[in-house]
Amino acid sequence: MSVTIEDIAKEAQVSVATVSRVINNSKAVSPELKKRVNDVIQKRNFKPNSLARGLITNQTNIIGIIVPDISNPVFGALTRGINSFCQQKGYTLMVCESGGQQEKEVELLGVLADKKVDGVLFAGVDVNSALVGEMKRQGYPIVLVTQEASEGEDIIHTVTHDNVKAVYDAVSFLIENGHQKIAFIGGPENDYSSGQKRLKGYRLALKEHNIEVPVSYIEHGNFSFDSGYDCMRKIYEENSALPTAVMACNDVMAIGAIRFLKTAKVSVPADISIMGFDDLEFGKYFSPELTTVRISYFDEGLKAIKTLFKLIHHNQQAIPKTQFVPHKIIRRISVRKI
Amino acid sequence: MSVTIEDIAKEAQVSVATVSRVINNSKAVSPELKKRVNDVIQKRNFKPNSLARGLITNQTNIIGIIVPDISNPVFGALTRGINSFCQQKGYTLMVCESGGQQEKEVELLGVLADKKVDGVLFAGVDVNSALVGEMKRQGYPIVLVTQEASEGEDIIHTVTHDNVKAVYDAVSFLIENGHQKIAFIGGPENDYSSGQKRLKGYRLALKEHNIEVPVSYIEHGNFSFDSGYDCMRKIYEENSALPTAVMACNDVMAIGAIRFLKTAKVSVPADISIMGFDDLEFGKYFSPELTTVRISYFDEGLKAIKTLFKLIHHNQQAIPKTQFVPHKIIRRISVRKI
DNA sequence: TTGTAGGCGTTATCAG
DNA sequence: CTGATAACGCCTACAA
Repeated sequence: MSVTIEDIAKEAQVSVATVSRVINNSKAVSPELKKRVNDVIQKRNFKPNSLARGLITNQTNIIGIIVPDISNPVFGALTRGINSFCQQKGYTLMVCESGGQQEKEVELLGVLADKKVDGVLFAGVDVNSALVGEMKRQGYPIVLVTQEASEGEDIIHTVTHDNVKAVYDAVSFLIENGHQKIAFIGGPENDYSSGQKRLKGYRLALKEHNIEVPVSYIEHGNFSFDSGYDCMRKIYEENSALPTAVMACNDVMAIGAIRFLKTAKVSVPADISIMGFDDLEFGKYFSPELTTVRISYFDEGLKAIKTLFKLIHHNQQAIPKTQFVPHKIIRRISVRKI
Repeated sequence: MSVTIEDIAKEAQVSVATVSRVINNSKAVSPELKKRVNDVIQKRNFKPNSLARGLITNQTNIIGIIVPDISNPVFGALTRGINSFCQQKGYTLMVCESGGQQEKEVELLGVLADKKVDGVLFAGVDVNSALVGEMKRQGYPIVLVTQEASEGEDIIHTVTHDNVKAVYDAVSFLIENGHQKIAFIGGPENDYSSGQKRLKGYRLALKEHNIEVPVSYIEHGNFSFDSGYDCMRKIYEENSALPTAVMACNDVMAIGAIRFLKTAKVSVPADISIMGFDDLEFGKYFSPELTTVRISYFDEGLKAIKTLFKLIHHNQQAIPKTQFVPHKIIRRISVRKI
């Protein structure tokens, strides 16, 4: 058994209440008693039991986070951003993985409630009404990161990046560089933020420049290398008029696409330019180095946790329902001017 | 306030003890009462407060893990392996990042004690006597993952891969493929497991084949792309007799090395073969695809958490102090036979 | 098989 | 400023 507040009180010859006060700095305690208590605490290496404490204060200093897959660099960076803030605030992070499965997500929402976390950060794929309902009935504040709710975007606080605008900017960049025949390798169609929204940004940019494109220019992958490869292959095979540029909706698919082109003896960027998305670290290790749109997932995590803290501490100032972290086009080699 | 065991008891017209019994299946309860209680629990969506429970049972079903950086794919995979097991056992994971700083590591060890975790998994860099001492004085079981303690390897249970043997095998593989002039790009010299041990494996293999190598063939990086690049540059510049192969101690440095060689117009693998270490996912996306030694960090995490569970539950069977996860040479393109 | 009551380690509310 | 003492929500002897 570890040492309790009572042991300290006894040894310092004061009441437990006094000990509690010096621990929490909650009320004035005479300097001499304070010193006496602190000395004993020091000596006995006393640490208050956070369970007992949580039981009564109703807060645990634990933040929960639900991500599809922690080994995915995107969520790794996100988590690191979150953690950096938590650590400095004396909070600790409970990480849960959903595998992207909705029922698992629901379950985890409950698990975190069990653990009495003070709040949770949720990074899912499709935040639909079922999920939103589940979130509402938990007792804790929650903020979405990385994607907005498909079921009405003003229901839950969310921190993400502007997917429409980001892809719009990326495609505009391609257009500015002389490209007109621009193909698109997107995410799953049921992925609200990273799928549908990015497609929307693509369409918007084309429309604005009165560019029309055959349907065979648009393919949907699942963000994996292989799917990028396959999508590129389809585009290649189904179009006699090849595109001069491809907007791939993440770096991994972009690299898969480049790989296919390499096997097809199509040179990047000489023949076809490729634009990625995310700006993962290894994008610049490749050759050709990947031109891409950078999303700082670290910053996104940071902003999300800050928002969650405001919610937790009932910060008065109005908190916008959805906040964006800026994106940025990173010019490297895989896109060229024509 | 959420619903308590007392509310349930009242509504089901039984005592709290009975409710507790059906929750925990701890003692026989007549079927009818059981049903009545369960119905109410269901209806009221009751979840026992894990703080209160932990306070008395002295266990939280929380496992702590300390890693240098969660956004590093190696620790991401490790964590995923750990989490996969925890989830199925109803445990939850608390992730802490140390940034590789020793004082932070010590602090985190304490934080996790505060949180009353049932055990912790520790992935550090240099587990020296100070750290070991700190570990011993915490109340929880602990197992090292990824590297052994530099301060005596039989002090703390550890699950890792055999760094000496792995590099020994990799270098032997190079030798079998006709290479004799083999350079080495290693980790930091103060890194016990991933630095010193891998170097040892390299030396062992060379010695066994009576191969001597100039000191200028050996460089120490820090596992980053840039350091791989720099080390390769030094080797290139300081040796008129270039090596025909280089053993890089992780994939990222291997890729950095390849990048340098590309700028120096040295072809891989035609002129120089490169061997990596880790087998990160993106190693096979590169060209040339990386030949490397695969360590399954997922499996390593899994084995570590299983070991920790044995410790936690005082499993009788003897648990070996240090366990290895197998490694495997993955033949791809970056190494060729000469 | 069921219920009563004490206690886990803190904090918070009162008096003093 | 300090000290009893009642919660917090649950588990577990002990009794019935």
